[in-house]
Amino acid sequence: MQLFERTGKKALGSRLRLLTARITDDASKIYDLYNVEFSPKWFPVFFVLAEDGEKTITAIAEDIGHSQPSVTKIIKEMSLAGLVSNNLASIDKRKNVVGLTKKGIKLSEKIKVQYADVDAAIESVISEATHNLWEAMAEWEFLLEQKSLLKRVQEQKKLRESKDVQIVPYERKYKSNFKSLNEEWISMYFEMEEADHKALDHPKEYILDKGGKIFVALLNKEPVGVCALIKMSDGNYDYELAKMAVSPKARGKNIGWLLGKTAVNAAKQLGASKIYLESNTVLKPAINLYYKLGFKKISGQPTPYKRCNIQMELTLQK
Amino acid sequence: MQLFERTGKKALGSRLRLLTARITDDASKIYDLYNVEFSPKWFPVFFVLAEDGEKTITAIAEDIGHSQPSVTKIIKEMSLAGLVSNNLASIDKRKNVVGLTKKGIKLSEKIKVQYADVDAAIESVISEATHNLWEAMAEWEFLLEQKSLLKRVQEQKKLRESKDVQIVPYERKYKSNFKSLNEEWISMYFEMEEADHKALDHPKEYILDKGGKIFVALLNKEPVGVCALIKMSDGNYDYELAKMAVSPKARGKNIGWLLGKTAVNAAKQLGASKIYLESNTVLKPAINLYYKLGFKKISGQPTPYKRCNIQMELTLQK
DNA sequence: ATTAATTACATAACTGGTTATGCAATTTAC
DNA sequence: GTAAATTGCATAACCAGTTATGTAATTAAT
Repeated sequence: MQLFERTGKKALGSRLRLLTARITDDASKIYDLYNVEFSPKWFPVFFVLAEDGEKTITAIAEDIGHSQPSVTKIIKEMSLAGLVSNNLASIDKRKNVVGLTKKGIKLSEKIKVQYADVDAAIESVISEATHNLWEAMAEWEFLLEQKSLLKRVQEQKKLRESKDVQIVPYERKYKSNFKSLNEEWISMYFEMEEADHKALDHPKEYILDKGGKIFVALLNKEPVGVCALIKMSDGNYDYELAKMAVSPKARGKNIGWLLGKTAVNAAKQLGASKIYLESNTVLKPAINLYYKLGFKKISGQPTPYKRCNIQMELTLQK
Repeated sequence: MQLFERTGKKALGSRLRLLTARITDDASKIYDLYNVEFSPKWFPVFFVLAEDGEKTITAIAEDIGHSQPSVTKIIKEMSLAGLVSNNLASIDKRKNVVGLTKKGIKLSEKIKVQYADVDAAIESVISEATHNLWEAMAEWEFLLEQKSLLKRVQEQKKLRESKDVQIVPYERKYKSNFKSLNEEWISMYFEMEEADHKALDHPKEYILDKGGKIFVALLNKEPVGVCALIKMSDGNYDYELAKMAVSPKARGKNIGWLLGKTAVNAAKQLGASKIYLESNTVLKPAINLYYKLGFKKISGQPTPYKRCNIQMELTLQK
């Protein structure tokens, strides 16, 4: 198919569908060739019944990876064709135990020769090809089990978008963003406190002039995240990581991590050996991020914030 | 999927279907992830319109390998979504020329980023696998184009069945088979002649006793084909290949070829240097078989048969 | 010992494709 | 220049699967 050379691999689904149709079309003609009254879609059901004996509808569905209604339909058809018998004796009356009839068993013997021919024919194609389709499919099943295509695309998206994010030092023009981005999440989960107003209304006086730092994350030049490193006078800690905020519309682009990493690196640069932070366990993604940055839970530090119910620290390697 | 380890490659179709379903399921979730109102099945149509501009329904169907009604449906849906416009100006009023709307063109730009992510994700799976699914599919498309799976299975069947065929020398118990198998085809295409009756009613006297041979093809012990080597007194030829017959129910198993080859080998063994035969061009598969055995067309020999309109000979290498 | 939850299945309605068919527009044949 | 054949498309009916839903049978919970 010419088309797929032009589309590239994003058309994988379409290409698979076409190849599948082509092969199942031939499958039904192959049954005709051997004068067997058999529909290709019966194959998986027929196979497990011939191999394993009696089974319930749901058990068959699980074995062959179909939905239960699909098996119900197939069994109905095969029953009409006299290949299986339905509603066999069972203690549990909800269960519909199915098994091959004598005719079915006879067919399963007869059909073996046909299947050997089909196997050989498929083997012939595989041997003529340099890339093994059968093995490739087995690998794809395994790899997609590990991590679905959706998840892989999500990761690609995140990776690409995080490249569009720029972390820059605070400037006066970001003052209103610094406040509004923080106010957004604080008032969503808690309420603004005295200490918040001080820092957010006067970042220069309360953070920068005291030796702290503020970083701003830009997505296409637009500020979408902020984070501050506040100088601490406590003998134990050098800086507090605080006022971390990322706009909801820019979530999922790794921006929190980029801000955090930048702040930690800056602290290291400034000769710090220990960073402190406080947060609340309601903010699960934030806590998660702090763990990823290397922070460990501690307790016992005094705090001016009512909303603080978890404290963490990070020890920096020189 | 555990199942496919048990079934072997004959379940190729089922396995393909399952993998296809898995991938197209994810495809629609991927469009959601990028907030694009788009159905995966639109993709091939959208792609060719974006790349090539305006096209008729049938042209699109050919390009993407779908049926025409499928494209008609897709176009209807996309038109409702405002992505394509329908019934554009055309001199030929039967044609429905379709093109992207402004909205469609805008989407085709926007969607490029998404497709790049998808390509990268698929590439990541391919690079983790040792067998390349994409290339394998391309090869299968090519190889099945050359020779369909059905044809390959047919060949396997023929090969296997020809192994079940046994060619044995004539015995008295095959007398009635020798007659009936020949009578069957002769009276189907022509009518029985004087010379037929002589040879078929008295094979011993008219063929064997004069130094000729008769061979019988057995399929599961049952006689399904015959063929005679009749001693000729003509100075030019040693034997005539005649009375070749294969039962219609045993066609396609190479039996004619096996009988012919056996007869030719026997003649060689008996020291013959030239074999003669007569036939009729209506019997195309037979003529074809004689060519395959090495016979060449000649003319001018006298014949007792009305139905004879072609004569052939085979020169044997000592 | 009831009541609530769960399980096993059948049925209905939908989906993304197919083939079959009919009709109007166009082309070909004479 | 008309009749016959062909082309292009829409529509209908089907196919092999799916999800959603309802119901009877069984199991778990109090």
